[in-house]
Amino acid sequence: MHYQLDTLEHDNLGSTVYQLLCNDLLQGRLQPGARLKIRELAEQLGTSVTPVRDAILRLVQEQALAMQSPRDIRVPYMTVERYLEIRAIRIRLEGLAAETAATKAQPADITRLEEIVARNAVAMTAQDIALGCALNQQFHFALVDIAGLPFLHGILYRIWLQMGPLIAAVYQQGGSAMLDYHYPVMAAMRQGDGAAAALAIGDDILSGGQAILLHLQARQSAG
Amino acid sequence: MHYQLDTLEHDNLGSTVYQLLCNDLLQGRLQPGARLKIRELAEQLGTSVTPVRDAILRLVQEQALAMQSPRDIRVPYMTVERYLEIRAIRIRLEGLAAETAATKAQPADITRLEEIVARNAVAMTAQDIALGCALNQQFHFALVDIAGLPFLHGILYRIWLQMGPLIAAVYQQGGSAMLDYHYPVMAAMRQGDGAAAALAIGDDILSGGQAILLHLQARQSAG
DNA sequence: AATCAAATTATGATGCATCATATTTGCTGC
DNA sequence: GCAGCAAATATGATGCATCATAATTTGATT
Repeated sequence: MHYQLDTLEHDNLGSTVYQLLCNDLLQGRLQPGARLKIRELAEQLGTSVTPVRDAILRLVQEQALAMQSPRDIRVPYMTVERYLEIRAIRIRLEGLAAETAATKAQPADITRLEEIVARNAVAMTAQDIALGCALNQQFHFALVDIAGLPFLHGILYRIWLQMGPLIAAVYQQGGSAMLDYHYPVMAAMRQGDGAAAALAIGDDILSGGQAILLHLQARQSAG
Repeated sequence: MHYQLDTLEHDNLGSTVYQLLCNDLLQGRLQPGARLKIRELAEQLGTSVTPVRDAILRLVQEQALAMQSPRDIRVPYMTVERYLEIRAIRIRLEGLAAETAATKAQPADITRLEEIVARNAVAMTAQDIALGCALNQQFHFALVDIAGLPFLHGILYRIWLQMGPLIAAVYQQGGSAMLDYHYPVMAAMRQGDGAAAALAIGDDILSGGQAILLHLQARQSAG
């Protein structure tokens, strides 16, 4: 894994490292069980340990990373119980986002969503799983942005941070029913039907995530 | 404000300082607009700046504190827009908690809730606003715990962290309709009626929080 | 060759020195 | 007396030395 800090510019180094690690989690470059070492990362990034420690502590706090023992920082494994809880929360929160977005969407917003869906369809036929995952995520967060709920965006971002390693791990094994459930959402959005949009995004989370749940249950019963 | 670290024991100093600052926010000892200085806090606590910096960065990240300029860390003011967004999120999430809690509550759980409500009634008649706020918070989080949703607990804790300074500021001016709306929640809990519990907690958040919204609107129009 | 203990190494925690810069203070000259 | 610039101060950011301890290696003993 290679990094380069020069291009990105943020308020402070710690935030930059934080963003880098977030992207690694969301895009599956950090797999569940992977261990992170502060000094090692600092050397790779060409900084001191301080900003790296800042970033890692922030991720540990929001449980995107876990300190198994005081000296052992790892990407945590998802449990079935945790996934079910996260799923219930997502249905409520992303339902709120979809409902609000449907009632506030401008034509330009609809167009933007359609573009994401269209590009996702292309990625699926091209078997580009990584791009498909990224566009799936873009779709969900576009709804939050159209709804104009920045605080909700932050909450959901932290939730997705925990699902990132899992989703990447599952979908690299094949599943691709990620896109189908977005079409009913689009239909509801075009009609400005908030209740229908909320139901559709709930169905996406439940049905589209079925593969994830099966994967977790298989792993947990196997050990 | 005086602190003492000796009694509490955590995994590391940064977490201890974090918890102290959280309590200060939740109990209104840190008012909106208050400025925090790393060195000053470190001296008060008898530690170096490192753990204090850790704690403050964590709070800044979750927006319980805000860095207005690179050298200026303050307790942020709530805006009306932000409060309305948080309120909508709370109705969804605390509704989920109440619904789940109502279907899972054991007799001992009901008793525990009744005790909190009873002590809150005593605090109200005694005009003890601080205790009333604390018990109000305990009631809401007891629902989450009874529901057995630890991940949701973390999300809601961070949300309450942002409301803490505001609630304390409003209720110190008098309002005390904080408790009335808990009785319908209790009624639904006793009947194991999840849907009714969710509606009742939503009503508590909307109606019980009316004073907060009025306070914010008055401040925002005044400047 | 196996085992256990001592030494070494690895690693996060903590403290602190220094830097860069924003703010405040104070002096100089008009 | 006031405008404006300079020095001093304050403060978060960064780097790094050191500490405590857990993991690993090594080596002596049986």
